[in-house]
Order: sequence, then structure tokens, then C-alpha cells
Amino acid sequence: MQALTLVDGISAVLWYDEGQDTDRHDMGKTRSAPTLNDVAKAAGVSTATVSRCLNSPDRVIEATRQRVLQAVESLGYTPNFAARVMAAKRSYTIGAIIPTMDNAIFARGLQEFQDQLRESGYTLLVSSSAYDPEVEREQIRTLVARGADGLLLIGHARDADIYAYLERHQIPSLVAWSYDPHMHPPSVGFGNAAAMGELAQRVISAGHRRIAMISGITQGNDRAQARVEGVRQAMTENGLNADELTLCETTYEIDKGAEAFGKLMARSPRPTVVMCGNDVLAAGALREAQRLGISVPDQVSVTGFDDIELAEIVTPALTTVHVPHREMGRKAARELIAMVEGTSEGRSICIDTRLVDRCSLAEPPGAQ
Amino acid sequence: MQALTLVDGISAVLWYDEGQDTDRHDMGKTRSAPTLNDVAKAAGVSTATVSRCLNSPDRVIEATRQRVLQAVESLGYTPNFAARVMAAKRSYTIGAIIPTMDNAIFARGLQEFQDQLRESGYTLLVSSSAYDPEVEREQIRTLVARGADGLLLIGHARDADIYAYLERHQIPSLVAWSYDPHMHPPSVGFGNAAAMGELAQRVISAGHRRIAMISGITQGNDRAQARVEGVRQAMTENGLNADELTLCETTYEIDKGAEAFGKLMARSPRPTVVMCGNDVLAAGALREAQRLGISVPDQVSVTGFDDIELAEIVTPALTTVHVPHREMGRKAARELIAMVEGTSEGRSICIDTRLVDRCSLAEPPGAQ
DNA sequence: TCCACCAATGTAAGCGCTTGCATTATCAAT
DNA sequence: ATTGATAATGCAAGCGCTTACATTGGTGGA
Repeated sequence: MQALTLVDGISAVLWYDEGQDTDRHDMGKTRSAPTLNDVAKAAGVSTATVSRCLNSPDRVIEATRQRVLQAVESLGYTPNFAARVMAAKRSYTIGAIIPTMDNAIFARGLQEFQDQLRESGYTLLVSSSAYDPEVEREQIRTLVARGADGLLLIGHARDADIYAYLERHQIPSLVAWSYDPHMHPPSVGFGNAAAMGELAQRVISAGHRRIAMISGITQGNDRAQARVEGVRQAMTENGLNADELTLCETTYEIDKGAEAFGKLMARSPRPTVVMCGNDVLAAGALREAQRLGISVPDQVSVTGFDDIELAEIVTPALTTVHVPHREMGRKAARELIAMVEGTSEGRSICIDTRLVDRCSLAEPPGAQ
Repeated sequence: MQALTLVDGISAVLWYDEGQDTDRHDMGKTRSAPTLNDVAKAAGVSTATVSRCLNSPDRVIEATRQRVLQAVESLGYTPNFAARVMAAKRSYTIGAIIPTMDNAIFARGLQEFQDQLRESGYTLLVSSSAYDPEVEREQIRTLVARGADGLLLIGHARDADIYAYLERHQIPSLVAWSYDPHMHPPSVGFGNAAAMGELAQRVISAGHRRIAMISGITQGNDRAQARVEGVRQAMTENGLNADELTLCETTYEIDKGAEAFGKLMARSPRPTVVMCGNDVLAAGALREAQRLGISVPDQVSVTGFDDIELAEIVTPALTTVHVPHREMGRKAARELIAMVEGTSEGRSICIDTRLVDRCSLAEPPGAQ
């Protein structure tokens, strides 16, 4: 399943006809929708002038404009979007493909992305790929097909041919939720590895040595990969053996987080901290801990990532990494528009994350 | 804000250019996206044949088709959606405008609607109007502008000029979540009045006389209006004075339901039953009841409408009206497609609702 | 062998709009 | 008045595709 968000909009005309001409007798007023031409005639000007009235009013003298606008009004004219796109080679539409709509993370960032686009006169078309690369590929084609002027993608990880396709179609694209200035396309996001590394550093500083992690599926997900990598690096830097990181991969669902946590707790020796790939997973872990009668953070610490609303609501409140999603959405929109309008070649922008200390992380049990 | 859902899709080409010609030196391979013409040349056939290969493969001989398909493949050709829409006057896109995406009710029905459309090769574009008629009007234009072959609307209540506009543009439309065979456009839905009336009948039969209702905003919402009307009629039929119905209108939010319930409980004499316009409102009422220490259904009964997941989860579980949303979505899709394809003039279809007895409705306190 | 017929393919006319370029109107300065 | 510059408008060529109609070639029956 996919979903699209549309903001604002232009207009068009369309009527259906079908081979199946049923013998309808009521072919009454088959007066079809008015076109630019009709307006032009009604206003006694050329179609060019009407077009200019609508698209760059200042290039038309007041009196004429009045006359045209009135004709538009009285005819109930609505420009045909498809025709406009064809002629102008521009749709003022931006496409975005996100992995899922079920996660508040993307919703929040996208909302801001959309608002920003709207302000600049663009419409957003969103669709979700359900973390399936094939679906994503299909949707990219669909969005390009529908005339998207630019595309927002999540993370860099995808087949090269997709980038080639975008290149060929000359569709500027931007990656978000990830930051890597050396990659193409440019990205507006945060360093997942660094952010998670910082959190891991905090964990290690607190005295934890037996570290476990519940990660999202890393396959085809550079954010998930980077988060794991961040933990590994922090371990190495602190003289720990990164290979001893107990890793559990699962999809981003609360139930899965609970399940993974259960498995982790069954191991012996038990990890003293469970770092989760995101807050949703962490919420699941917390729920399972409660069910199992394991006290967090007294017996085991838990950390999250993203700092969505959930993080504050659960008990204990999550120690997590705050990601300024709205800021990211806003900056991504600005940059992508600049690319589409040719005022930028595409810059990568790094968004700062911030550790949020709450209650789910403490010293390991038995520590003094 | 609006939101669109897109399923499946065709394709297109588009490249951006902008007055601002930055002096880029890397004007390397400006080979733009391939068109039908390119494919035709590559395959050594006419554009008509390529088009036929893609749209009605059986009208082209096997050998030719092979050749064409291979050219398509090797060129990485993607048809231009806008051009296709223009030429064919058909977009295989259906638009839907729902009042809100926050309500599980529409989500569920739409999901099915969408799946059904997809099966028939149509794409769904959804947008939400936030219950604002002006926004809805705008979105209808936008959807028509984007070439929707048909439109799904919720409820009949909207200005006549909108229907005129749709008529003029020859866009078949269908109303859902409401049923009234005498109205235009045709509707696929359920009798809101009858369904609510049935529930009210049950309430009255249980012995309730002091009835209160928390309704959604009835202004511009024929479903809400009909539900109120249903209660009124049932009262009248049972010899009660419909004017004595204590009515509280509010938006469909859980908090608002709670608030309204609080006000109702402050009245004296207190109603013995609070019938809610939907389950969300009822959930709010239940929450407030708990907060106020009012026992449901011992001290006061509460009913819902829709039977969404929530209805089973709350305590006590809601006595409500079950609406088969999926069935409605499916039938609406089929009917709308038939209308778009000219095989139906538009029939109205009534979906049966069903009372669901759970625990929130009991006899009034003090009844024997 | 010839012709009628039909299936396969080609030809070309738009669909409704934007926009580069040509033309005309306007007006200040000579 | 005349001229030149500039602003306002018109003209017409497409954008990439579909499809009605024309053309071609192959088939079977007389």
C-alpha cells in the first residue's frame, strides 16, 4: 500500500468517453469544460494573454487582466493540469517516498516538508514503500511519471540503476533522514552513526560492558546500519570488543521490540543494557520488561532513538537521541526547491541531534 | 492539510529548466528521457504500434511486440503520464475527498476502496478536507485538475455549484458513508438515520427516558444530521417528546467527547444514557466517566457508532452500530468504476449495518 | 488466378497549454 | 511631428501521446 499527500493544487479538465456508447438519448447539453481558448475568445484576446494573466499577471496590463479574469470567472474555467505540465515541462509537484507511514518519525518530518513546499507553491505527493526496494523502485517511476519536478528519498541505500534513471530523467533528488556529504544524491539529515555513537559512549561511560542492541533490519537501510556501526565504533574506541555486541534485528514494530527484548533477556549472561534502533522498538522492550518483571533501569537499561512523543510517555521515560525532524523537513524542502529551480547544485546539510537524558538509562546493576 | 493516496501507477518524463541558466560546464550527456518516438525508431515501427503494444498488446503481432518491448526495455522508456492523459482523456485515476484521515473509519473503508481500484488498474488519489467545505471545494478542483476520472465524496451535503462543476466537467461521482437513493449523486452507504434509530429503539426499550446525545457537528454533515434524526424519530415513535433530547454538538475528538460528557453529567436531572455520534466520542465519554467516578453502565449508559477497533478495547466495551466499512469500500469502488467506464449510470447501494450489543448499555439506574 | 476480407501497421490530427519570437501600441525625447 | 525604446499582445510551434482512418499484405473461396 502506498499513500500520497497533496497540498494545494492547480486544476484541469477531463471527461470520460468509452467505446461502449450506450444509446443514451439525453445527450442534452454536451457543452464540455471550457478551455483556454474559450476564455480567450470570451475576453477577446489571444490564448497567450490568458495564459500570461494566469501565470505572470504583471506581464499583462490591468484592463486586459480584468477582462480575462472575468471571463475565467464567468466560464468557470479551470486550467488543465496535464496540458500545463506538458507545455511547461514543470508540474510544481514534488514526490517523496518514505518507507512507512506507520511511524511518527516520517510523519512529523514530512508534515513540515510539505508545509514548506506549499509555501513555495509546490504540491507534495507522498507514497510509502513498506521498506520494499521493489515497491520503492516502482513508486519512483510512478512519481516521475506523474511529473514530479523533484524527489525526496529516505537514505542512500538503493540500486544504482535507480539513480541512473533519475539522472536520465533529469529529476533532482535529495536524500533525507541520513547525512553523508560524499554520497550522491546530496543529503539533508543527521549522522546516524555519530548520534548513536554518542549515545553508546554515554552508555559505556555509565559502566555498561555487556551491551545488546535491537536494531531495525539493516539490509537496505543505511540508517539502521549506521546506528549499529555507531555502537560498534564506540565500543572499539573504549577498548571493548565490538564483536561482543549482541545484535538482534527486527522490523520496526512495538511487538517485535518486545519479542526481541524477551530473547535478549533469556541469554546468559544477560546484557546490562539494551540499545534500541528507535523509540518504537524501545517502547516494546519496556513493555516486555514490565511483563517479565524486570525493572528498568535498575536491572537493565534501555535506550531509544528519535525522541518521538512516545519516548516521554512510556515508563520509565526513554533516554534517547533527539532528532529535530521538523528542522530537517524544512531544510530539505528549501534545498530541494533550490535544486529544482536551478539555484542550487545540491548541497548536503547536517542536522544536529542531541542526547536526551531521561530515566531508562542508569548504571548497570551491582555497580557502585 | 490534505493527503493523497496513490496506488500503482503509470509513468512519465519531465525535466526541469529554469530561466536562471547557471553557467554549468558539465553539460555532458544531455540526452533526455526517451519518448514514444525514440522507441518507435529503435524498434523500426510507428509510434502507433508502440502505443498499441503498451495499451492493447493483443492488437499487435507477437514478433513486433517482442521487438518493441525490447526497445522499451533497453531505452528505459517510461511513458509520459501527462501526455497520455491529454491524448486519451483518461487518467485511470480516481479521486477521493474525505473529511479527515485521523479517523479510523475512513481509513478502513478507503483501504478497501483503494485495493479494489488497484485490481482494476486504477490509482487512488485521496485528500482530506478537515471538514471544511471551502477546502473540499478546492480539493475537488485540484483532483479534477489532476485528471481524476471519477470522484468519491463523503455524504451528500455540499453546495449545488460543486455538483454543477462536476457535471460540467463530466466527472462521474459517487457518495459514500451515506445512503439516499433519491439524491444525486448516487450513494453507496448505509442509512445513518435508520441505523441510529435502531440503536435508539434498543435504548428506549431498555427503559431509558432521559436521553442525551453527543453528536458530531451537524452543519454540513448529513451523516451527523441523520444520526440525530434517527434518535429523534425513535423517540417520537415511542411516544417520547423528541424535543427533550439533550443534544451536544462537538467535533469528533476523544477529548471533545470527554468534555461533552462532563457537561451532560453536570445537568440535572442527569440523562440516564448518552448516545454518541461515533465510537471516538463514546470513548471520550467513557474516559470522562471513569475520571468522574461515574460507573458505566450502572449509573449511566453510553453507546457508540461505527464499531471500530476502539469499541472493543475500551472498558466497558461499547454497545454500538457495526458498519461494514470494507464491504462499503469494495462496492463503492466497483460502482464508481462502472460509472467511469460507462457501464453504469450510477446505482445507489445500501449497506446493512448491525447492532452490536456489548456492555456499555444497560437499564437505567433504579429500573427493576 | 482473382477478389473480398480481415488483421497488422502506418499516417497524421489533435488533446490544452506555454513560450520564443514577431508585431503592434505607447510614450518620452528630440 | 518623428524616432527609438519599451511594454503589451498576438502568432504559432511544439510538449508526448492516442486513435480514427488509410494502407498494406496475407488468407481462403470461387
